[in-house]
Amino acid sequence: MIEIDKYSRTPIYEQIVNAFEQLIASAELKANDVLPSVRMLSQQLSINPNTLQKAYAELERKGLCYSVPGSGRFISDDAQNKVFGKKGELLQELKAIAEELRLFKVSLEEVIETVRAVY
Amino acid sequence: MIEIDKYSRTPIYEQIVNAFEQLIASAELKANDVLPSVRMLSQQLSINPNTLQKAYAELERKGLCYSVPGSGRFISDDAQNKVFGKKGELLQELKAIAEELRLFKVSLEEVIETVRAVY
Amino acid sequence: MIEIDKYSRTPIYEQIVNAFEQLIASAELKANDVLPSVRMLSQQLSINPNTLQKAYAELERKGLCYSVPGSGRFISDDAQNKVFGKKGELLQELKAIAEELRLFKVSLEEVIETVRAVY
Amino acid sequence: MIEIDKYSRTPIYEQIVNAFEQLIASAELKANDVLPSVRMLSQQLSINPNTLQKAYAELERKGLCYSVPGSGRFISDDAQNKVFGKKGELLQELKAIAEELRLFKVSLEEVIETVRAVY
DNA sequence: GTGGTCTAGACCACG
DNA sequence: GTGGTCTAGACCACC
Repeated sequence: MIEIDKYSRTPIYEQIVNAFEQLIASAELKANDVLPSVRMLSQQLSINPNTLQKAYAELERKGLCYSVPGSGRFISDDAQNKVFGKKGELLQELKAIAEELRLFKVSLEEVIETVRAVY
Repeated sequence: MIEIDKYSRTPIYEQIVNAFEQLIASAELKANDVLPSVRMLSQQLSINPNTLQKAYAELERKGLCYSVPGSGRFISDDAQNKVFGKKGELLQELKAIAEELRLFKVSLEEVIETVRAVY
Repeated sequence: MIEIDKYSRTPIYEQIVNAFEQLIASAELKANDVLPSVRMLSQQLSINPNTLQKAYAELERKGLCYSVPGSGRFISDDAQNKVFGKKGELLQELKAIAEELRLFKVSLEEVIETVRAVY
Repeated sequence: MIEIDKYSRTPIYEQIVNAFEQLIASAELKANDVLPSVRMLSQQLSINPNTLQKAYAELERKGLCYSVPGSGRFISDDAQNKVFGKKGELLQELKAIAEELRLFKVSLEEVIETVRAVY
């Protein structure tokens, strides 16, 4: 369900946040779905529970989930709306990369072709 | 000539490496051109000489320049060839972003339009 | 475990790199063994943490170890294979010295005797 | 006659000193032979005259040559004797290399064979 | 003037 | 606790 690269430069907790945002975006996680418990998921991913805790706290801060003490943690009603705010950031990154590619004199055609290949 | 964002997440020394790679790619720096001295450029960018030293060491490691102690630092003969190896990495990044955008259900048209705007 | 000569012409960080390469070569350090932390070892050798950091970065660059930020630094799986590539370099140096000795009209017997004394 | 590697880690002036020591050792330069003038040789090697000056000063300091103002610079009578003092240093280096090779588990036979190939 | 190395000490993010 | 980065300032050898 979620894959972690321990050796990546992007922090583990951020990888987790990204993963959940994608799951929400692709509607694999819907409003009021329950998230895996910290203990279970941290064990399953063999990461430090503190790290997962931090990821969940971040998701909460972003309003993508809420916790019900003694019961669990659930996806917010408006999670999917909020997560699409990330679209802008991604497009921003896309522009940055495209800008660099232009400086490296890569043709527009080649760039578009590369993008099209993914879709 | 070079602009540094002190608060960026990417380390200063890496920003500098990228900047020089671009200057080489765009042929603003050619083989055997002399690079600005450590002291001068570090002062001009108001960063620590050590930080710049680290950036220059990295460029050297990549074979993009060579240093002649007591004399200066110069662009390698084959710097431009080497730097174009970076094109592949950038296209790789592009694919990763495009992949994410697809997961966020951004239409292919919108992505291409964004790219085209940069060129 | 490691000995540093502060006054040697070869930089401290390079002495450290060499020391670790030998420890790997002699299998005193094996794959996935943890390296001493920057703080601890720098204190023990009474050198600056930055200097040790530089040595460790070099080992990493050579693919002899990898770091997991917040966790530690570990010997690579294929470290021992890589380090044996150094054998060739050493034999190269040996030839250079022998060549010089020949120019100085040192007899082959004396050279061989000197070598044999070390083994 | 003399070859310089501008990019070597050993300083240029030291390369020159070494070169002359070898020429003396191999008797290509004998007592009272004249050395090339600073201006001529520095031009021929396309190095800075100051650098050559420093090399000559070093040779003089070692008693391998003497200068006669207005006339030139000449090899000392006992230059060849003195230069053979370097034999000890070279044997020292040889031992250091052999020691390292032993740590890298290179067999004595292979080491001796490598040495023999040079002679 | 140049590059190379080192020390001392600080701050940050991560686990 | 860990590694990563940065600053400030020093010293050296070399050209």
